[in-house]
Amino acid sequence: MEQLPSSLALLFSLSATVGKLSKKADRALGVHGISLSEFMVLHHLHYAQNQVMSRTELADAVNLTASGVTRLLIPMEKIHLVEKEKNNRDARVSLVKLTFTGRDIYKYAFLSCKNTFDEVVKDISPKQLSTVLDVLKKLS
Amino acid sequence: MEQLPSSLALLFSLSATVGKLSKKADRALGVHGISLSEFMVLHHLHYAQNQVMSRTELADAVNLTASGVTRLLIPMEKIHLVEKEKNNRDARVSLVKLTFTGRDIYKYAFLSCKNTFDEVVKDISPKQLSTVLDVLKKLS
DNA sequence: GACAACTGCTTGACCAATCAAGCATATATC
DNA sequence: GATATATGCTTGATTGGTCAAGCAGTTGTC
Repeated sequence: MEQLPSSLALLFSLSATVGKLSKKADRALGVHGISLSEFMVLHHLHYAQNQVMSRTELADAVNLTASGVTRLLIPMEKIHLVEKEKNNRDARVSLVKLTFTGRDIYKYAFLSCKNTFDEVVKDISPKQLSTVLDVLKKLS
Repeated sequence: MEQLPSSLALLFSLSATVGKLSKKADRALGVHGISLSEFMVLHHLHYAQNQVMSRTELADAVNLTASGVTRLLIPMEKIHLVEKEKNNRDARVSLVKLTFTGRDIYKYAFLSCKNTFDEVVKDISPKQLSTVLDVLKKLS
């Protein structure tokens, strides 16, 4: 079709693929009433020490700005997936803690998402998959 | 860090990587006064028959909705990167044509973008790169 | 040739995220 | 211990996109 240098082909392909896969993830997660970003928040909290993180750590983890995180968490606090907690050592930081409800929703959402994406990668060999993961790591 | 199934690791990695690379592209392209989406529009037009495409073709190519394309093109028409053209066979379709200015900007923008991304992929072997491109194609 | 159904595009309302600015707190320097 | 600088977070304004609805034009069917 076009003689595109592979570095740019990579950029184009990546953004097309992510567009499609995020939509797929959103559909899978919509059943549980959460978006992909919200799922990623739950995920990182789930594996954090005491299931608590600061908002900046979270911003890093989900690749959002601090203000993005603030706004993402507002509805999540409202429906009690996460709750605020103070940091006694530093009054500037506002910690985010996974609630029991949040943990529950995470588990079910995780399964839906895993099923969906296991299906997505079923024609990719483990070796190829691990190459891709390696390369993505280098690119980040 | 976490025992994440590789299908989900792929999703997370992809979205992190794309987030970072799009920002990088936007910075590189900002010099030329255009965004990554606008660059992609110019690119697809450049390689189209007569440098003309319909808005729905464009929407497909850049992975946007029809309305997204309508809105993206408004400023591009204003600064004369592209222009409207009628389709005599079908009065519903509004064709988009690359102008000389648009073609010029595309060429310079292309070089900036290529330099940036050649640098990005310099530590990835051609073989790995082609595996990644293959896999991305399968995923789309 | 009229009518139904479909297609291409635009518009209004909305949403998710950004950026720049600001506030509160912490830390370092003198 | 006062002052400057840096950090964590929130807010208002803006951007870039979606979705649902609608309009204009086209196609198929009777």
